[in-house]
Amino acid sequence: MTTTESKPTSSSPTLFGPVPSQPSFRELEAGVLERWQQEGIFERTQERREGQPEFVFYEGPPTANGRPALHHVLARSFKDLFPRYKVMQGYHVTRKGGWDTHGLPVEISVEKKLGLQGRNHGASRAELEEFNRLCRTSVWETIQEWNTFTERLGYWVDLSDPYITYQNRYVESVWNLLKRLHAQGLVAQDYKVVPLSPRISTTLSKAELGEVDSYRMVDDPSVYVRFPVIWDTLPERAHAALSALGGEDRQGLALVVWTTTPWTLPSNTLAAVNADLTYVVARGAEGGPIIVAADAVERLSGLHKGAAPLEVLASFPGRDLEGVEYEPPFPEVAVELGVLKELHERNADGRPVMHFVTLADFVSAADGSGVAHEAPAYGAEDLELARQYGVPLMFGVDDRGILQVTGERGKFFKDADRGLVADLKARGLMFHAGTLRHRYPFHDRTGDPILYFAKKGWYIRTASMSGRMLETNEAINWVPPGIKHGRFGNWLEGNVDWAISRERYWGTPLPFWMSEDGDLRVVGSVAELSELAGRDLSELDLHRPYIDDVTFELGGKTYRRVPEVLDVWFDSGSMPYAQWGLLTDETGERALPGFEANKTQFERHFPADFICEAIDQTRGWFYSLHAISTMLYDQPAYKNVICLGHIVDETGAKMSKSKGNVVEPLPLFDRYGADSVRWYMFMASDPGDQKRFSERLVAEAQRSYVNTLWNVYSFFVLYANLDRPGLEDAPAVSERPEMDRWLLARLEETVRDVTASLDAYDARSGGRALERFVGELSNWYVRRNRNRFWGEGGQVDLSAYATLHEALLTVSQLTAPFTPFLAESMYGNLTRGQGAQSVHLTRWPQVRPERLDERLTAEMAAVIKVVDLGRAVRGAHNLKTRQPLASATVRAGTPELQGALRRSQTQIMEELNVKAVTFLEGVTDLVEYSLRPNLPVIGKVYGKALPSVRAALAAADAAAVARAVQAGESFTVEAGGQSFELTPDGVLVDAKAPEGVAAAEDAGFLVAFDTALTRELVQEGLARDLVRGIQEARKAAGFEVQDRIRLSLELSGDAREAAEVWRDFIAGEVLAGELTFGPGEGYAAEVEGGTAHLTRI
RNA sequence: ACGGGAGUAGCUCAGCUGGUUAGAGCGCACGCCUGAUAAGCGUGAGGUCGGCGGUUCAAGUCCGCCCUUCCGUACCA
Repeated sequence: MTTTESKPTSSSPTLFGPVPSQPSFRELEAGVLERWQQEGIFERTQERREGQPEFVFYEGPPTANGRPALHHVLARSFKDLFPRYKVMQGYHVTRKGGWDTHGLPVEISVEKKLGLQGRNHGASRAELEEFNRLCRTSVWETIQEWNTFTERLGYWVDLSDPYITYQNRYVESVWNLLKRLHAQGLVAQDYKVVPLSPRISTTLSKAELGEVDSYRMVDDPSVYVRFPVIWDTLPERAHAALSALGGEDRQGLALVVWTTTPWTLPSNTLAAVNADLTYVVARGAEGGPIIVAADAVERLSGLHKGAAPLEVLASFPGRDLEGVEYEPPFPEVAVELGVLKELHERNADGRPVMHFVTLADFVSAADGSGVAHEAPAYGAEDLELARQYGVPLMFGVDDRGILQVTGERGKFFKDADRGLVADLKARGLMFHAGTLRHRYPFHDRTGDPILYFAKKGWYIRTASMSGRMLETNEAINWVPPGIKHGRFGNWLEGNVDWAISRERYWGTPLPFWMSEDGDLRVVGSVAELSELAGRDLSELDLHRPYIDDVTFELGGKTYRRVPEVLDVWFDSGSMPYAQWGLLTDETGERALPGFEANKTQFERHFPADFICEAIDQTRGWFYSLHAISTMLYDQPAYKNVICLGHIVDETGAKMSKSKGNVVEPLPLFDRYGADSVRWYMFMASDPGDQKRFSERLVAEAQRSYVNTLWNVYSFFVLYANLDRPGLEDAPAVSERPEMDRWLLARLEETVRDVTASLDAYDARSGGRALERFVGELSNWYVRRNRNRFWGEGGQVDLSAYATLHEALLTVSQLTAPFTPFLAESMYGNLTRGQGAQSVHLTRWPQVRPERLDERLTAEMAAVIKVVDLGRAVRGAHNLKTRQPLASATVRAGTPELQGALRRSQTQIMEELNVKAVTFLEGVTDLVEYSLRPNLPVIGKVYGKALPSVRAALAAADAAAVARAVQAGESFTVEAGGQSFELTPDGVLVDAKAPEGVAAAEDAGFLVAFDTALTRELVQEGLARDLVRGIQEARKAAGFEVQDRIRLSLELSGDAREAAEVWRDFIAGEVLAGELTFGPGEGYAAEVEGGTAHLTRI
């Protein structure tokens, strides 16, 4: 393939580079890539638009050490489309690449290499140094693959100067953001419940915890424990609810809580009920009355076999119980652990510190008693609740799973259950003790049960920003729109504080330095740190372990860095700022000295006009970008976002290495071309929907669009190079035939539609408009006008050539953002090097309203309709198109379109191969009519009377109504004594051709054929059969289309006769310079009625 | 389990605010066309619109419940 590279010269024998009918897209794309590279086209698209308005695009950084996969093709196709489009629209687009380089995936891959899985490898400084060194290099192991992939797809992004999250400049900028957040009071240290593998006390990531595999069915205790209510301090509301109880009942009254983890009972700090559930006081055979959910009464009654059912004494909503204090099951623990000075200690405002009833939505009566025991140190929901009520944590079990309190102290948590239950029984606090079979997670490697444990960590107070984030979200255009208030909006609404710290090694170190007494100093730049440390740190690697060496004295206290590193999502969410190395003062208003230019760059590129990633980023990058920008700039970080669905395999299963159904992108590009793969990505489904991928669909994308366009292009070049049309001398558009003006009107509509779609970030609609146009171009314009390109006898149809040339050239521009290689190749050749250096440097076509012609396009649509209908009739009645028929009768739905059909009579005759067309006015006996109500019109008018109208229509004289409708007159129908006057638009007239009549009607159009064959018609049909046979033989013989031949026809019977009658016609059609009858020489082929012999002359 | 998508022909997908006989492409069968030709076009078969119930003159479309599947969050007394 050399079409694009070869520069036509004045001495070139052809005007256009030759275009093979079946190109190798792999070679074509390789050629285009090479030219882009050599001529620096991508760079030129940036230079050329310097000083133009900026269209701001953000590259969401892939994790560098992963491998490029099919979903990256999807995202990168879209990420490429809109910037290309905007550049053609005249915008400047900075397309800075970026890499996400920190975090667990990198650590895990290095751990695997070192065989360190699950071990605490940060133990020594030397180990950590080596580990992080390996992380830093391992990040780039697949970089070459990424670069190849990115280039091959045609994704234009500047990979020469990407932002890299581990670089000092980036890290420092992230520090600066954290300092600003801290200045706003948004950074805090708090507890977070994490899954631990006890004994080794290692926090497990979600990946390590596995999905389902690590859950096992186990038998655990299921115990119902009494928490005696303290009557003296009963809040007013509860007092009122319980007022019905007598003195004796008040004595023994207790909440009954349910738990499957008795080992958490010593750490109990709260009980929880659901405000909206009904609770009751109930009395059983033994012990005092109990408080449980009404819906749990039956279940609890069933626990004690043989005992009388519980008797309900009072009932009230759960919210009445808020604040009720109780005796904890292990009262001495709180004081022993030093959490309370004394049991039932109170805050300054008189409220108890702990051990009271709270309200929580998550409590249900579906299991247990409807009263939940809360040990916030060992459960995420519990912790959240404790936070809400400002209650401190109690750690009865340490992070190695060892019980620290009670008579069971020293035991492993799961082993302590039995003793604790026995203790409670002995003290009369056990309402019931049983077992429950349920799922519980285990750590695969150690085999230990997982311990959920509250560890201290660093937070950003995003929960308090939830409202504001929802407001700034309003300004974002989400594609698909449902995400805005659905997935993303819900996420923002239920937003909790952002846990930004990780007890890991390879990450942005938190810039938090603390003194022994807990004073926090957040450092916002290397310069600041240098000053504090009293030495120049500008050359220091900001990662661990080096950064941990930096300490400083302040006010007589020594400050050391906290050990944690930063959540990688904060890294990537910082890219609008950190990609430019933004450093500012705490307010964000002034750049730090020396960083003014960085701030200018940032301001020019904030917020983004467009970002695009897959849907899982709603909780990832979409969120981190949004949260940080809302907190720091009180506005969204992006204005438009396309949220892509995932790609699954043909059967709907997720693609994964273990299933072996992963599709490699590069071989796909080689087989079908990157353009076809891109086209598939844009067109396969709504971008937000999931795509079931199959290679067949890429092949189909190629056939239906890329190949069709290529065929037309190839057709044009083939004949243009024979005819050498002087395109610049073509007649003005208004002087051209209707057919040409029609095509240009459709082209203009296509420009309009594609532009509108892309402006709305709707790639698919734009693609559809293009596909439709290319289809019409190929299947109507070119097919109808083929002979205008044959330039017989030196006559060149400049109008046809100029029209087709312009259509192809404009399509090359419209398709450029979608299929950049094909577009480039076509454009370069069609302009013969006289146009712009690249199609991607051209200006996007403007709509020329004067060329739009709705009347013309509607009329042509009518002609196409009639031809399609006619062909359908021929098909249905086995009347092959090659056989001429005497006449066709046609009718259009409206008088205007009827006029259009008259004007296009010749076209219709040719397409339908008939000798005459007659035009039918009004209703005809050729078809049978039936009537249907036009429901959208009359439904609203008649409503419940509709069934009667239906009946009336069914009973009416269909032909008579049809006549009225045709004439545009109202008519009356009757049924059951009622009569209805209907307007013509109130009824739909259907027509059906009777058996044996070759006719069809659809949407008001009708086509019927006179099927009687005369001897002449049969002869002509035979002649055309012969022509076709000979044409096929020409091709089989390997002749070129313009070759002239010597032809001998050895025929018998009717065929011989027909050939003699149509001799000149046949000779002309097959370019036979000599035509003889009888035996001959050269290539022989079977044709209708005999044999043809062909020789090239 | 909860939240959000999705479920329409063998496959991939359209079907707007409820309204005409539910459509397209691929695949299949049959046929056509051919100076684009290892292309192109037409016709046909193929559908309980995931299921059940409801609202309505009218439901693929609205409501409720259920099932399947994907994504996310969680694993909770």
